[in-house]
Amino acid sequence: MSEHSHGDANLTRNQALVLETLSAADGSLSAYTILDHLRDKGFRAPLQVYRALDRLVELGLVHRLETLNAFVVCRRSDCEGHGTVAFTICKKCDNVAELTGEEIAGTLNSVAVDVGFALEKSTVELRGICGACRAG
Amino acid sequence: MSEHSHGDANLTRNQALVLETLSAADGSLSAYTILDHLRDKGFRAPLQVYRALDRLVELGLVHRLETLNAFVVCRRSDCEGHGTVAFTICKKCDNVAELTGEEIAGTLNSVAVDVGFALEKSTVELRGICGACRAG
DNA sequence: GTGGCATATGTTATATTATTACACAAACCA
DNA sequence: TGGTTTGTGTAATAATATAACATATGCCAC
Repeated sequence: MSEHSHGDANLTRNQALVLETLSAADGSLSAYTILDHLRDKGFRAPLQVYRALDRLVELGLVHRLETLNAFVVCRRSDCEGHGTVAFTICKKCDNVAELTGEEIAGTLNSVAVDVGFALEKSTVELRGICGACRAG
Repeated sequence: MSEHSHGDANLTRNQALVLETLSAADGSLSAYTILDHLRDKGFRAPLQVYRALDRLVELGLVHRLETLNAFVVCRRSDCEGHGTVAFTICKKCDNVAELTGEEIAGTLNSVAVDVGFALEKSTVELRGICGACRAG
């Protein structure tokens, strides 16, 4: 059985290591940062990280942040299989949060339909200051 | 006076050359592709392109596509000063279109407010198949 | 089991994208 | 004139990502 809520039971060793590294991290990590974290576990080449990340992203356990060229673990309980996701990325503390409402997905879909575009994948990343940083 | 609708009168030579290259292009171009196009105009180093692009993006004449690490010229008439922009990017023909409605910006703003996030910049890029490719 | 296949891995090399650092030149203006 | 800002040119390097190839491992049909 898995010790995580994410069902990483079927993950390979490399995939599990990368997922653990991302889970332990505060915010997002670049592939090369992950590589550095895993050198003492035997990782030697970027490809080991990228291959694991590819699979984890495919499974929905990890998301790629295009504006940062970095990766975050999915913090949602039902992370497998959810479709459109938006992220907030704090400029001050680097915190990354997932926005889950249907509003964004709905709006994007409706706008896409309006222009005759067959939408397959949305990338939505919002830069700004998070609530905690604004308050603190 | 400018020969373009974009008011590139105040652009430097390098900026104008980069903008012309992007304007002449079908879809988006990477910085290094632009560099190759401009070698016979004297361009020798990536930095010449990146510096021009930085300024053009700042002016709103060019947009950066995060999912492609590439750049497109802004096709809107009022391209200077418009805020949130969303793009559709066709997987088949690589066509890039700007979505201009207020709906997306409105939704993103309202969702950000809901979670206490001070939104500064939105990145919205939609991958799929454009109308022309679906029809053809 | 054995052979074949799909999947995962390890490793080297390389491609692609972006920035740092430093020297020089032109425009502007006090 | 001198100083400042802005742009430029160039070389070097950093950061991100993939290609190519060899080997291993698990699975399943036979």
